Amino acid sequence: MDRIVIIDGNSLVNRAYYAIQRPMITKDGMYTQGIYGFLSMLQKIRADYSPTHMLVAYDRKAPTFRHKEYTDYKAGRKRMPDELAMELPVLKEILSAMGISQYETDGFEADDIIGTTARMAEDAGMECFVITGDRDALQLATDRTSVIITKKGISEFKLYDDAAMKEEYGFDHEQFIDYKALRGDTSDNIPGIEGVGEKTAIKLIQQFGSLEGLLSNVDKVENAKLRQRIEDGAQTALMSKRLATIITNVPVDYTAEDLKIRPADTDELIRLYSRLEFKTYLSKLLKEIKEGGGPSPVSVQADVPAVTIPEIRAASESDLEGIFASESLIIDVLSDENHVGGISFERAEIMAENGCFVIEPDLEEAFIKAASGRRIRLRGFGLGRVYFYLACKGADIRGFETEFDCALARYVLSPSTKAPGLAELVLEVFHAELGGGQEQMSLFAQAADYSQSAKKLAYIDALEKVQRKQIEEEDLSRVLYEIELPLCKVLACMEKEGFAVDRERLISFGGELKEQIKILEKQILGLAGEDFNINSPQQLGTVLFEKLGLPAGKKNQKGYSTSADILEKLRDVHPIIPKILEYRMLAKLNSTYVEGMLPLIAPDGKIHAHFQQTVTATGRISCTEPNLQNIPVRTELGRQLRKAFIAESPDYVLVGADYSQIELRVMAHMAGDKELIEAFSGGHDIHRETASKVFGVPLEEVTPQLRSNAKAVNFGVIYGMSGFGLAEELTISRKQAEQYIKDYFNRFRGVKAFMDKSVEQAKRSGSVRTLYGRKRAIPEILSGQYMVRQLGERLAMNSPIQGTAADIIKIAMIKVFKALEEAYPQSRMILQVHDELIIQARKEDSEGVGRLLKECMESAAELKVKLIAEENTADNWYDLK
DNA sequence: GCTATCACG
DNA sequence: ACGTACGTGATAGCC
Repeated sequence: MDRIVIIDGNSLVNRAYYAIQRPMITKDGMYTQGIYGFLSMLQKIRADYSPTHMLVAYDRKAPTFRHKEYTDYKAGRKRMPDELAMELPVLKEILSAMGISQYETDGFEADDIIGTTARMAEDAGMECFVITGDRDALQLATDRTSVIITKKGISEFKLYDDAAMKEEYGFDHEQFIDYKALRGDTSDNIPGIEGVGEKTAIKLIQQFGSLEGLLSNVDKVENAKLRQRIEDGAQTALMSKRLATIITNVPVDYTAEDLKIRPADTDELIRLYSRLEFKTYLSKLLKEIKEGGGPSPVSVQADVPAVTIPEIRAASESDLEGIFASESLIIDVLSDENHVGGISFERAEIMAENGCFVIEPDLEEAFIKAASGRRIRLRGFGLGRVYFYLACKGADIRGFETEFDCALARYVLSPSTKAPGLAELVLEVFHAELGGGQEQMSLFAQAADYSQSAKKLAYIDALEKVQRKQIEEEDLSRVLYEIELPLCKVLACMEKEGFAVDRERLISFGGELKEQIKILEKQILGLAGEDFNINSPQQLGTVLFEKLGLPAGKKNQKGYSTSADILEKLRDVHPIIPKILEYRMLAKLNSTYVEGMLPLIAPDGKIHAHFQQTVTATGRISCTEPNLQNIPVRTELGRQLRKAFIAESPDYVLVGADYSQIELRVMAHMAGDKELIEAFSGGHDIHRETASKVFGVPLEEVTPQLRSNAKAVNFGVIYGMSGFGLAEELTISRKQAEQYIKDYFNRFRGVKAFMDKSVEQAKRSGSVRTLYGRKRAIPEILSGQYMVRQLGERLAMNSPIQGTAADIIKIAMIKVFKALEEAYPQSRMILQVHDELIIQARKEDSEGVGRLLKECMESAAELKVKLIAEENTADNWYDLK
């Protein structure tokens, strides 16, 4: 049987737009989240119902007969935001290219078109599905038409047929109109009868069957007050009914059969998906075309070079010399990354001056030997993994440097979008399928077929050409060539080196925690008077705020918030609160830092965390499996964990240094603020200096309280603070907080000007930059939504500062790495924590290494304020303070 | 897979 | 009238 899906276009695109939280925007500033969400929903709908026919209906701006009957119809309804309105024409183009019919007409709403079409389809013998976010459409449900209402996000729907209507409301679809006429609808501004809400309306309909039935038997309503209201509101209710009734005989110019889905115009779809940067849809489409054996699509981008696939063969031992005699080569190593001691080698793929080769496992040893000790420049995608592999296998890679890395280039070009894999990047740049990946091939065929490897190498080569130009055009050369490319080997070596851990110490610490957790759990359950899971915020919320009746603070989607800042305010209200806070702390320490860490200790007794170079929007590096950048330090108990992080043997010590107030110093420099530069020049406590200047008291009279407030203000400035945020942080009134900010900016005029300039720059160019030119796009700043726009302003203020500090420590790392290699080859950098570097040094090197570290960090940048790094030596991380 | 919470700079 | 500090990653609970 033919099946038709009829969609309320406006309703669904609205849902889609709001369901996708983060703004989606293309490089040229086109908003796309509405279209993207709509297509996701459409995809699911098509998969679920396999329609043969389809129609998308839209509202028009022109007033309908409903407005003529009732001028306030839909008054007060929020207008579609501009960003979404500009997406609609493009969505229509896509649907049209998909062969899906669309209709809109003056004087009627999408609902009326839908109702009309649904009846036409029923008459034509089709099975009918109506998709919308608007419950009004429920009146269209029949035994042949189901109404599907969007529920949450972009993938949850609920289907209503006759039975489901009965179950939820206790009456059928026709009575739904009467129900709405009684209770009204605030979103459409339909009045209904005053004082009649959902519950009463349902009861009345169930009792009297219809609005007319109710009006003619109104004397049977027992509640006198209600009866009076019904009598008074009879006319309004009848009008409401007319407004709420969907028209099913709109004059349309098509038949149900005309709505058959037509073959898609794939070339047009490719063009549209590319323009919108919809990579997954593009990839899926290309795959479908290929599988369907259809004609291969026309090339959609003329300005990318043609990619020719080179000859390739298995390398023999005699090829290796020629390969590594090259000045530069493209390389990838395919391996399973297990632990440092044992990486399984699958094969290496190389484009060298003497040709393209695949290195098979039997040549692995010869390959490493040939590579070791060379002076050579590497090009590739994700070379960090290649360095890591070679370093783990003991190759001497001191003479290796990174000539180009497509993954890093992509990151620098677009740091706030998710890092693509090679295939995704090829799709993004060339609109071509790299293939390979999951395709199943017999082992034999795979071993003999190197065409995939050749294709990969060719595309890496071609990508480099395109990206070099893009980097040049975007003025990102300095960040890529002087910072990210040299850094990638440094990070790989840090990962290979690892951080030694005292496993026994960690285990015994965990034992103590578990003991204490058990005691606390008993006490908490006792105080609560019932058994529940303390780890479940939901259950905890119920116990605290319902059972014990404590005053609830903020709410979240699921009910009450039980976060630490809320509980902290209740600390003295009930003895259970401090116990819960302590329980939470211990549970966190044990589960994340003890139980979570233990399985990550490698056979060499060290933790080899991964340093991610293409994750953060600001230019910082991130750290995973485990995250060594968030090991506790603020509470004494948590800090104890650091005693388990040690030098690998008594021959070694840890040497660490951290920048003092690097972000504030960077801000002073970038803003060129005289007062702030002066405040730093004395070399005294900056928060104290700030307090003195902002609160107008002499330095000696700054109390700890004033200093602490000034500290919060200093942080606030860096974050692009709001009065609310500062008030929350300091638990003071918003008015007070706003006064602080005013006082601050009054004193530090240069900072104020800098912040204004950053916001201005973001608005004008759509992006901001660090001192070294690292760029971050801020599409949020143009949003029509106030909240999002505010976020954009804060990002514009914060990113240049956080990003410049990130640039500086990266430069320092490159210097430290080189200097250690030359002067103290047995001492190696093992960790970076944003403003802090840790080296494991030979004991006899420790003094020299300390001086070297401090010197490299302080000389990494010449700013208008001096950079200060404070250096320490100890044999565990705890004592490195 | 999403949400809440909490660890760090 | 709205509802906020910037950047990350890991775990547990819940669907």
